[in-house]
Amino acid sequence: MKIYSWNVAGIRACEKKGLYDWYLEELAEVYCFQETKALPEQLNDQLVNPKSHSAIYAPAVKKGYSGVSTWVKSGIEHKHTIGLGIEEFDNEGRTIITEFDNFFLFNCYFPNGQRDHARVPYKMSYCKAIEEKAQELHQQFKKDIIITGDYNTAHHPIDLANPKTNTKSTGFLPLEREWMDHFEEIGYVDIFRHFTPEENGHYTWWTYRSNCRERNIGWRIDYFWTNKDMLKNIKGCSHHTDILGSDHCPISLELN
DNA sequence: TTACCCGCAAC
DNA sequence: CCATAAGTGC
DNA sequence: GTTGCGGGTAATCACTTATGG
Repeated sequence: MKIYSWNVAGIRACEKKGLYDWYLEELAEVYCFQETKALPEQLNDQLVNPKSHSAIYAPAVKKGYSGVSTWVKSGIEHKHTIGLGIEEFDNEGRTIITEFDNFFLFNCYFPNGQRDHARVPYKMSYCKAIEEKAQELHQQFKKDIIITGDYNTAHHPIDLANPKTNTKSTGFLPLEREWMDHFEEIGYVDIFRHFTPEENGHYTWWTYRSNCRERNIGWRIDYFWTNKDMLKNIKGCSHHTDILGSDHCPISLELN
């Protein structure tokens, strides 16, 4: 089973740049998209009813802003929950939780802290809410947990090209990084880093400015995290840096 | 966000 | 219909 | 001298909605 996650930075624009063709080539079991920036009624039919999948959308109340969508291949038993049951987060279309036979899949768009750090507290409370929901579902249903999406945080200096000049930028603030430390301490694993330890230059986002993607000046802010016990079922995790269409690249997780 | 320039300290 | 401005991203 | 770091400023790309004519 293969799961993709991709921050598309506007699913309509990304469609024009080949998202649906890429989907048809892959036809993986699951796709998690973030920053769809659209209401379902604004979309072409193929994005609402993709050929081989059922798609669910969690748009933000505010038009053209945020939003996530999860696509599951026809025939795979599953059940969706939109949002966390917390209004301030659900208003912004940040979360879809999908339950499968053996695990829960969280598709998350973690908030941006904003340049002036105004939304850092909001971001931190979203982190906490996701963490609590994951623990709750894990303990209640005894199923594994996969949390993917755009975390908007680089964990360690090797996770971004310019760690020194960004210690005061949201995405690499001590507070944001500490939450990831904590998340690790309570038993969750950053899957890409697990398979590719201590190797720098692996990013999932590059600013459009200054040809940063070509020069690989980027950040690793999109992840798959799972509970530790799930590791034995995981074959690998990849970054698909050759897939264009957004300022993020798709990432994938392969399960047994 | 990165790129660039400036001043200052360290060697 | 096209051009432009403004908000957001980070 | 030159190297390196910190601080400050300048210039930057794209998606979306709304507005104007």
